[in-house]
Amino acid sequence: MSKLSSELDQAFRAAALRPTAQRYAVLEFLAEHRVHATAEEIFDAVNRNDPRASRATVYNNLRALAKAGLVREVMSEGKAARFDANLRRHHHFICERCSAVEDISWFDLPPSAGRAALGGRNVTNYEIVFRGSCVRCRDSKSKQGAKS
Amino acid sequence: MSKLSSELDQAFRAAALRPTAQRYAVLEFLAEHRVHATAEEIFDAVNRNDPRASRATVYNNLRALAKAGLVREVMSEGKAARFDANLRRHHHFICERCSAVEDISWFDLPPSAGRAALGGRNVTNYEIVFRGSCVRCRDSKSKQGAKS
DNA sequence: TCTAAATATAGACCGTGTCTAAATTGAGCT
DNA sequence: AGCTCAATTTAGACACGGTCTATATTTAGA
Ligand SMILES: [Mn+2]
Ligand SMILES: [Mn+2]
Ligand SMILES: [Zn+2]
Ligand SMILES: [Zn+2]
Repeated sequence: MSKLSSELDQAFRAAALRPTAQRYAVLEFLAEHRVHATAEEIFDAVNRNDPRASRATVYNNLRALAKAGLVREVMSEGKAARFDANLRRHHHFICERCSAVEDISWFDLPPSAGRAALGGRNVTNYEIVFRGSCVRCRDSKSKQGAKS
Repeated sequence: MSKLSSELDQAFRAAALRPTAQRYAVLEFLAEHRVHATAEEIFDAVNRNDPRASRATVYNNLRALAKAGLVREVMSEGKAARFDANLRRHHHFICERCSAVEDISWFDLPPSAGRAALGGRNVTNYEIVFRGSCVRCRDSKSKQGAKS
């Protein structure tokens, strides 16, 4: 029993979610590939190995996992939602050339920042979204962004 | 000739976009209603008065205006894209109860912030997305968020 | 006024995501 | 192991946001 698999099992138990093979495969993919995958990418990946999962099941599980807090839906540029199994608080970087979404480890805003600008709003959370060129794209001249 | 209309005309001329009635109506709506409207909301608003514009035209113009830099597509929660005619650099606040998207006037991150966390990435821009309750929702007890 | 390029339009089409209804599976019980 | 029932899976229909195509109209400019 691998470390990951026992961690996932425990997460399922804590969330009162049955550890089905399909659900396991979805969460495992997100845990192992921290690239903020879309539902379609997860669907493809899961169906490359066994067990297979239908499109509906991938969506169902992403919703269930999100509700249970084991996965987050992250804001993204395109129309397709992206999912994140990194539960630690963090910022994001979006590469404008290859569209990669990368994690930026957390740091707080200085406590005074934006105090006036925020007016009477009750802020419970925030995130910084950085944009620019990722390391691979920065080093390549191509117009298309570095390839995978 | 109103101040707004001459400003818009000038913007069109500078962007080498023909000032058609439909295009004018789309940009005018965004300039006057700074609520980060969706394409559908703009379509509805424009078709309440003259001139009318087809759905395709609204989308075409939003793309053209975005390419010309007269409008920005802003990240949003739902599946529908939201557009912003506020060209000044600013942050955003998203109300988690009523889904309103509000502008937060710009302030810089302290220059040292996140230096290490950003690694070798070439950051050309950033934005802070705050979440919580807007002023209207903060004051109301309702589960649904304050009404429009 | 004449012409060429830009724009507008209706409707087909596509990708992303949700829903429905029926089949399967899993957990608790005996 | 069998029984039972709720959770889950599944295929396919459906809904929505958005794009594309083909054609008609408008605009800028000569
Ligand atoms: Mn992330
Ligand atoms: Mn804005
Ligand atoms: Zn990149
Ligand atoms: Zn609100």
